[in-house]
Amino acid sequence: MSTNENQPGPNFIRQIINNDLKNNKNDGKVVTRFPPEPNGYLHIGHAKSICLNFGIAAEYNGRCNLRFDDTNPEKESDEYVESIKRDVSWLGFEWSELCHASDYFEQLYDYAVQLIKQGQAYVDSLSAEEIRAYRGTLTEPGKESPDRSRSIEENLDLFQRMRAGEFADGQYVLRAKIDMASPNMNMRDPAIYRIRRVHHQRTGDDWCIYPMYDYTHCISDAMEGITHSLCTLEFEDHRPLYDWVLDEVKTPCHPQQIEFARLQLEYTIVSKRKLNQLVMEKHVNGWDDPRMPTIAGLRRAGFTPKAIRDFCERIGLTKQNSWIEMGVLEYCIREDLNENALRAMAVLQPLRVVIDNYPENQVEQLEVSNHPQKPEMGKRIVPFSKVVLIERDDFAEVPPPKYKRLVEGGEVRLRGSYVIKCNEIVKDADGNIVELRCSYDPDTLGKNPEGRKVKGVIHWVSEQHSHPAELRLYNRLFSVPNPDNEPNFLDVINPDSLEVLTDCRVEASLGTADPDNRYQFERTGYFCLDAIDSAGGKLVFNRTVTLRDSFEKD
RNA sequence: UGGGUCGUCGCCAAGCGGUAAGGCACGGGGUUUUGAUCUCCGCAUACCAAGGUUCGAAUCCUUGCGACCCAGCCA
Repeated sequence: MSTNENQPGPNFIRQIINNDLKNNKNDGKVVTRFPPEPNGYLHIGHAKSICLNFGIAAEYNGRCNLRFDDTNPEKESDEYVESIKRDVSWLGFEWSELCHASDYFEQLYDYAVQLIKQGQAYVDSLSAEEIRAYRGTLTEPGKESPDRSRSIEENLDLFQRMRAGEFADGQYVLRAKIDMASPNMNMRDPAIYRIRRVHHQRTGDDWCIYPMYDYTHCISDAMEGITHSLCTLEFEDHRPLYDWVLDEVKTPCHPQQIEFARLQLEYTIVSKRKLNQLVMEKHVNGWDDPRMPTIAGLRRAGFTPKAIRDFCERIGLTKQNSWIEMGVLEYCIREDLNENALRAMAVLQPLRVVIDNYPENQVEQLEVSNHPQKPEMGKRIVPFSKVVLIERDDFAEVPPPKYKRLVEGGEVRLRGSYVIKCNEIVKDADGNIVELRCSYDPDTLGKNPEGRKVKGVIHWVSEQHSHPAELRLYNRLFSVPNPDNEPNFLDVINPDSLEVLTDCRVEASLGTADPDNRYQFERTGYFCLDAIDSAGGKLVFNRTVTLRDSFEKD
């Protein structure tokens, strides 16, 4: 049993916080935030950040805000806002406050005016291309813009008129006056406001100028009293700017930005652009396609919040760029589902078995436990009759070495039922096996046969009592560990990422399967009812993950 | 080649000068009416490399080497 959720290991961020607490920094408070931009669906990489920020806050009796970093209305929408709130809640977290960077637009504007007054920001009329050219390169310093020496009065006037909508989009930009020769590109007079006549999902048309990330994020953190601003490694170079802004506008508090390595999971991509492309070009069936690494996709596939949280704790937290193997995620979901999923039987590719010595119209209501190790999970009734269906794979005319399922003349246990023996193979004109004629040993219900041992146990359903169902077998979406490395990631989409089986039969009890339940279809994997596509009485199950399989095949 | 960051087992990851935790994966044994679960055992004389300091170095110093990030009016 996992103790991970209860006894988290040490990591460098917890060490920093412990140290801050020891020195009574921030009056012993811990306040974090999860700051997504509402321009896409949350994915497994965000889950790492969510678990970190909300987890840290909970652990230290602190607070964690959900803050939408909504400073670029061109890409943002309310649909994303809603999906993000849903996903964070589903993962099991409650935000202390729901915030928006757009709530701070007025304050942000005032601080910008202050910077101008301090001679630390100026309105630049250079075009985007010119600014790029003036910025210099990684090894050469940049050149100062001619507008850098504009007077404070003129800057104030121009910035006020930018806000008033007197200029065209892109005509002017407000820049911080820092150092065009800085070896850190972010400090070469970064733009902090641009003119953009775009309708904002929250502020409507109130603004035609929008603040940039670097300027907005640190001030938003300060306004919320964030103590530890956790972000990913690529923002390391931005920290001097983060600190510069807060120092210069003189916010009442100064949060500490700490960077950690983002999650990289083998066989998946998390680029919003590419995820969007998969959806738009219909390589998958929507943002919640079970093959997607989105929270919505994982949810629809049958993943549990607990398993995802456990995963995020297990993978650790460092500043090292690293790749997590799929096996870790699979282990986490199997661990949870093994413990909590109800057992049931489903036959994916049915093979008819007629039990010749079983009475024609007899039906036995067998009682089978819902979990072999947890009697408290109860029992269910599984009807048994003369004709049952077994998995085609569980019979072999020419068995491979070590095969312990059904063979001609051999015996096998029908799980929770009797031992049967295969007496005859019935084939059609083309030589395909159409059914097996078997006999059962009436003295093997709930006990082992006398004088011989039957090693194999296979699953089955009663033909007349089972329900037809569609099973969707999902596999990894990509066939290489790092699709981002490919010239075109679409070329490495796994052609077998989805296998739809339409002739499956599931046991009687699954006729009333609950979409909130998780099931282990014994010997085949963990499944859940697809609530959306099962509407109208059809039974559609999604495979969350296979069972571990240590049977070595050649 | 300017700046920033990082190198401990196949993959993660502890370690913070006192003689290499743990997890996943993998290999093997046992239990089992799921080839599942459970359980037991094995799995780095060695920490990117080379020097140095020290009674003692993965931990300190020096010099190399390798990887990642940065030149959006994106976040």
